[in-house]
Order: sequence, then C-alpha cells, then structure tokens
Amino acid sequence: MTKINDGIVTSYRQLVSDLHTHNHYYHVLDDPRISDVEYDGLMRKLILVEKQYPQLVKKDSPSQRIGGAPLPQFSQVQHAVPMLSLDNAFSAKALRDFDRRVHERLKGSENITYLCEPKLDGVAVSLIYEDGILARAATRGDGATGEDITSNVKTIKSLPLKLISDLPPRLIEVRGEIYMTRQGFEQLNVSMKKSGEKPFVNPRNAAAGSLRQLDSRVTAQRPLSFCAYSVEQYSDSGSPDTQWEMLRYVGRLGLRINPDIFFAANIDACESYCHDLFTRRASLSYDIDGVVIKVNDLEKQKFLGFLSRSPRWAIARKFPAEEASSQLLAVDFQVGRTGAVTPVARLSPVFVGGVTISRASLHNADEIARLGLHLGDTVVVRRAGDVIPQVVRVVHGRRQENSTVVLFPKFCPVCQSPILHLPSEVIARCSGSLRCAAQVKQVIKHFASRSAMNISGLGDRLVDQLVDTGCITSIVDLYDLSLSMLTPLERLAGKSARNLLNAIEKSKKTTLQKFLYALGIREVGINCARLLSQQFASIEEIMAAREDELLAIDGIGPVLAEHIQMFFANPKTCKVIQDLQKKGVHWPLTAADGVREIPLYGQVWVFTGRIESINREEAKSVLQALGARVSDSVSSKTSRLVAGKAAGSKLKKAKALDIPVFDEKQFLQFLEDIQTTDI
DNA sequence: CTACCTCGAGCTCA
DNA sequence: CTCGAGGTAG
Repeated sequence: MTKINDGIVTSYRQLVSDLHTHNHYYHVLDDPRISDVEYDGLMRKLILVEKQYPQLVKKDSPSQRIGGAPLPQFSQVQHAVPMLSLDNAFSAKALRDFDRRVHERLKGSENITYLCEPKLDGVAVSLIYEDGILARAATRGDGATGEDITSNVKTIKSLPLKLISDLPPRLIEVRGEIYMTRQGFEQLNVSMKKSGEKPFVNPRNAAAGSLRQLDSRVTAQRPLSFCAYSVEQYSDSGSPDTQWEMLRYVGRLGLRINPDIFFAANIDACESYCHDLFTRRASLSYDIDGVVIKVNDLEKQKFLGFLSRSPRWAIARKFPAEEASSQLLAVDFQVGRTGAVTPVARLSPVFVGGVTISRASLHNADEIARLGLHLGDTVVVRRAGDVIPQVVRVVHGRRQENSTVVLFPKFCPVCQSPILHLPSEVIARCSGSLRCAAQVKQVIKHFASRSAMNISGLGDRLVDQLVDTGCITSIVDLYDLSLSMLTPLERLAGKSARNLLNAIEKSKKTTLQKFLYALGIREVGINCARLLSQQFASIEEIMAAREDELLAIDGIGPVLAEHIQMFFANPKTCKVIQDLQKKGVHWPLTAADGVREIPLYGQVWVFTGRIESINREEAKSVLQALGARVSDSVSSKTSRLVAGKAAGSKLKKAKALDIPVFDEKQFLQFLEDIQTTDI
C-alpha cells in the first residue's frame, strides 16, 4: 500500500465519477459520449490506481463490475415487502373484466387511468439502495424469501452501482427485470459455441443461468440488462402521486426504465396498446410475454390493495401462446402414487415458446375423447400459460388412413390389474394398489421426498432400480437395506451406498406431521398433516379418530375425513405403520405427553397489519411450534389477534367479537416470556 | 414441463 | 468426463 495524498483522492474520485457518467450515457441512455477505447482507457487507469491504493475502493467503484471470487453459495434473504406475482388476462374480455372490477371497487372516482409496459421475459429482482449505493440484490424466490445475488447483479452495466443524486434517499427498494436482449443472446451463443460450450436455448434461460453462477466473473461476461418497473419502499420527501411519476423519478436516479411505457386514459387504450405491441413483438430487441397494466394513481393502488397472491390494481395481459404442430408418436399411461392413470402424449420434439416440447399430459380419458386422438396424428401444441405443454387439437385432413384411435387401457400397463373408472370421478385408477410396481415406486418416492421423510440421495432413478431388482417392495424395506445389497447396483459403489444408508438412518428421527404426510394418504398434503398432528396427540389417536372428530377440525371436510378413515381401516397400512416404528422410526411426542410443551394447544391466532420486527412466516411457525393454529380470518373461534401497523377490518372485527388483541410490542414480549418460562 | 446450475461420486482412459 | 440428485426459474 502506497501512501496517499489529497491530490490522489481527488483525481480518483473524479475518475470514478467520470466512469459512472459515461456508463450511464452508454448503457442506460444509449447515447455514448466517448469511444469504447477511451472508456477502456479510463477503466484501466482506475484499476491501476486501485491496485496501488486499495483503501480507496468502495462498493460502488466501477471496477466492482468485473466480478469477484466465487461464493460458497447464495444466502437467503427475506423480502421486506413480499414479491407477488400478477394475475393474468389472456383475452381482451379478461382485461375489460379487470377494468370493471377496478371501477367497482373505486366507486365514485371517474377517471381511472392506466400505465402499460412491456412485460420482459427475464428474471425478477429486488434491488436495495442504501444512501444511494447498491447494497443488495435478490431473486424473487417464493415471494417471501429469495436469494442474495448482489455480487452477480453488480456486474450488470446498465444498472447503477450508485444512484445519480446529490441527496439520495436513505433507502429505496426498486424492482425490475434482469433480461438479455436478443442480440446479446445471439452473440453470447456464438461465443459459447466457439469455446465448445453448450449454447442457451432462449434469452430468458440465458439470463437466469447467468444469474445462478456462483462465480460472478462468469456473470460479468454475460450481456445482461436491467429494467426497473416498480418501487416498493423509499424514504424520501415529495413522494410521487402516480406510477408514472414514480418511474420517472427512478429514471432520474439513473435506473433504466422501459422506453416503450405507455400512458392509457382508459382500458380500451390499454388493449389497443397491447395489440400494437403484439404486432411489433418480433421487431423488439427483447423477448416479452405480454403487457403489464397498472392503475396509475398510487392512492388508488393503495385503496385497491391485494388479493392473496397478487395486487388488485395490476394485471398481466398475456399474448396468445405460440402454437406449433407436431406428431403424436405414442401415448404413455403413467400410474401415480394413488393409482391414478394419466395419459401422456409422446410427441415428435418441436420448438415452441422457447423450449422443445416432447411430452405433454393429456390429463384423462375425457381429454383424449375431446381431442379425438389417433396415433400418428398431427397435433397443434402450445405452452398453456407459457409453461405447461398442452395438446390443443388434432389437425384434420392429415390423418393416416389406417391409424388407430387412442384407447384408454382396461388393464394397468405395469401390473395388469383392472383399471377402474368410477362414474363419479374423472380419473381412472389402477386397482393393483401395492401389488402394482408403479404405485409402489411412487409411494416410496413420495415417502423419501424432502417434505416427507427427507431421505436425500434416494432419487427417482435409484427407487426404480431398487424396486426393479427386488431389493425393496415397500417403504418398510428401506430400513432393512444393507451395504451388501446396494453395492452390486449401478453407480452405488462405496461412498454413495454409505451416504444413502446414513440418510435412511437419519430419517428415522422425524415429526408426526412429516410422518403423516409421508404415508401418502389421499388428499392429505403437508397442510392437512399439520392440522392432524396439532389436533391429535398421537398416531394412535388419529387412527382411531371418529368421523365427527375429524370433521370438527377446521380445514377437514367430509371427503378428507373419509380418505383418512379408509386409509387407517386397512389392516395392511396399520401393519406398515407398526413395522416402521419397530424399525426405529420415531418422532417427539406432543399433546398428551405434556401440555407444557405446547402451551398454545388448541388456540387459533390471526395476524393482521404490518409487523415490522419479525417476519410473518417466522412468527407463524413459532406459534405453530407452540401448538397454535394460525388462521387468516377472524371468527368467534379466534383466540387472539396480533395487530401490526395499519391494521384494518380484522382488528375491527376482533374488537366487535371481544377477542383479545396484541400489538407488535406485546406480541414480542409474549414470545419472549413464553420461551423463557418454558425451558 | 423444460432448462439451467451445482454438487458429489463413479466411470473411463491414460 | 458423465450421471443422478437437488435446487432454481418461468
């Protein structure tokens, strides 16, 4: 490290500022003021100075864009405001319905205007700037929790590391899309092919793949772009009144916003903009999958509020899915865990909607009949909702003379047992139960899965192998596996076999909830399993539960109750449960063994408003661990309401029903108390 | 459903 | 180097 003086500091700062400015001109405004060679010269100079005076380097230095050493993994981050998805409108009518709903909720306000913008096909990210410096970038994840991809995002040149402002907000969270232009994608693939690497299949996957790199130096080489579309939180005076003003403000801060944004005076203007954009789709420099339409007035947005998973003030007008024709090569009949027989079309591979489709579910016999499928038919396929492959229809007039109609089998293709099709159900089922190898395999896969017994290393391929070779015939057999049985199998020499046995051993220690879920009772998912494990003290109680006891549980209806009773009425399944316990599968005891351990047993808690100091999901699981059920709505059964900031109707209702209420502070104190007294 | 990244471990060939 | 498992994303 060389000694530093004021002159050096000043000229270094100038250099940093110049680079930021030119970067902005080039990447955000598309209006370069100096040549690439000159820019590179400045950058080289910067790196030289930083090498000599490393103490100068700050988080926002343009040199940070070259990417740093690989991360061991991405860390998890909680979103302060959840990242929701948008409701979709697949037709002009659906869009008008949206407009009608908005008007109904905003009765009295006449002029509702909208802001339309292209919906980029990329990866959604959240950016947090603190005092104008990019502090954190995260993926959407499940909406509540995402991954910290800051080091990768910093390498994106169209995204400022430092906001352009003399007085930047102390904190601002901007959301937007990271994507790749078609040109960038083409060029990248050329160079990938040149270096012998596999090219990406579409720009979206290229963008997503680039962001998933642990080594941000790789990401730095990828032509990623960023475009902002919303602001979630900011601390600043003079807050904007409209979505449009907000975006312009973000633009002034140096973030790129979409130049094709359109202000619409009414919903018809939105629809014609969508139509226009759809016709121009191919000539755009980036891929889009629709148009996002938002109520422009922020006050109105706030008033409209949210549905469970999406805002009521915005919608994605999706373009009709791209269609392509393919040939029906065959229909496979897959047998699921419960014996459900699902027909799956095997198609000649066809590139549509950015991926190659070669299989598509046909759902059930009715669907086959609706399509009137014959083997070898030419069919139209698309990606419904832009994800799920779907056979749309048969192309008539192209059918082979002697082609055979697709028949739903009468017998299971795996075990030859009769397939039963109850008139009351759409789904046909193989009657083989556990005599059917396909069902056995699916049962085992489900049993081993992450949210069930969590036996890591026991994947699809291995289960197939174990069952096919006769090593195991049931979930119980898993616990009798030994090294000598595994070693002869493919790819299971030495280490893998030991790892698997360890994982199986580890799975013996579980929870009642996971065990119940693992059993694979029809209609009993992870949620229902939790209800059962909370309401009953032991598996024996659940096995013996009467129908009325089951129905008394909020969330369990007559169908579920019958499935549960049917399941445990079968002596074979009872034997399996006993055997598993004999092999050492166990879980901590709950209710009956000590009310102390579940102090909130039987209580129903509800949250409302914004809770700031603790993540709501976390609070929920703490309460559940204490034995409470957490519900979404207040009723007479509610034991207590936790009201955060800006609580609304739920608080009112709770007061009306005389239900005790905690504010955030009281709630935290309560949690603290209960945890200290209990241990 | 498809595509992508990462990891550990096995297989292959030198 | 290749494979399978496990994770992510839309």
